[in-house]
Amino acid sequence: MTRKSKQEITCPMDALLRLLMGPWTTYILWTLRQRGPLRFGVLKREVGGISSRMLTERLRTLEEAQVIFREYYPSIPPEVTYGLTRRGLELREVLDALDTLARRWNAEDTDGEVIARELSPAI
Amino acid sequence: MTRKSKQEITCPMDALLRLLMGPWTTYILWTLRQRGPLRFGVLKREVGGISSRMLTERLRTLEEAQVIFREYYPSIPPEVTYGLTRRGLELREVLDALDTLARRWNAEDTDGEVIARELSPAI
DNA sequence: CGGGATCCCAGTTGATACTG
DNA sequence: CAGTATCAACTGGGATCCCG
Repeated sequence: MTRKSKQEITCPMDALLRLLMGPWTTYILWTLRQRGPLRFGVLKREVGGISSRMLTERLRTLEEAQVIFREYYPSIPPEVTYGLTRRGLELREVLDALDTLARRWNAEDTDGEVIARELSPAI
Repeated sequence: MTRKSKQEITCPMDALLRLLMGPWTTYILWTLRQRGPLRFGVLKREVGGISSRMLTERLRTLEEAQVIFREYYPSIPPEVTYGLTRRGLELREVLDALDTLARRWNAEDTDGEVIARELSPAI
C-alpha cells in the first residue's frame, strides 16, 4: 500500500514490520503466548473485538511467515488449532525488547508528574 | 485505530509498534540514521515519493514521541533540521534486532528448508 | 465450528495549489 | 524553503450472511 506503487520495498526491517505487525497482531501473538495453542473460536474470544475475517487474514499471514502453526482436525464440527512456532517465540524476544523500551520511556515521561498514573496491567 | 473504538490501548508496546508502523515511518528513521540530521527538503527527496503533508505529519508525530528532534532557524529562507534523538537511537537498536531476525529467517529459508513445525512450549 | 464472500462506510493518503 | 489547505480517490476493516 501507500508504497508499492512508488517503488518496491527495499528495507527488510520495514518489510518484516509490515508483515508481522499488522492490526491486532500483537494481541494475537500475546494471547497465544500466554494461553498456548488455541482453537479459532477461543482465540477470537480471547483477543476480543476482532472480526472473523480479520482474524483469519492475520492467522494466514502469520502462518505464511511461519510464526504460528495451524493444525486442522477434520472432525465434526471441525477443529482448528493455532500456536506459536519457534519463530513465533524468537519474535517475542524482540517484541519484548520493544516493550521494555516503551515502558521505560513511559516511566521517564510520567516521572515527576504529580498524578502518578497506574501502570497498565496489560502485557 | 481499529482498536481505539473498542477499548483504550493500554499496551505500551502496541502503541509504540503503531507509531513505527505508520506509513513511511521506518523509511524516515532509516534515512535519518544513514544520513544524520537533514533538512526537510533533503529528507523528502531522500525518502522519495512521500508528499509534504505526509512527511510533515510523520515528523510531527515522531517529534511528539521524542524519537526525533526539530531545529528551526528563522533565516530566510527558513531552515529546519530533523534528526534522531537519544530515543531514536535506542529504537534503532531494537529495530536492528528485528532486522537481524528477519535476515536470519531469510537465510534459513534459502538454506535447506527443513521446516519442522515444532509445537510451542507455551512460555 | 471455522472461515469464505459481499457490501459498504470512514478514515487516510496523494495530488495540487497556495503562502510567509 | 518549509510547510498548510483543500478535495477527491482509495481501501482497510467491520458487519452480515452463508456454507461444509
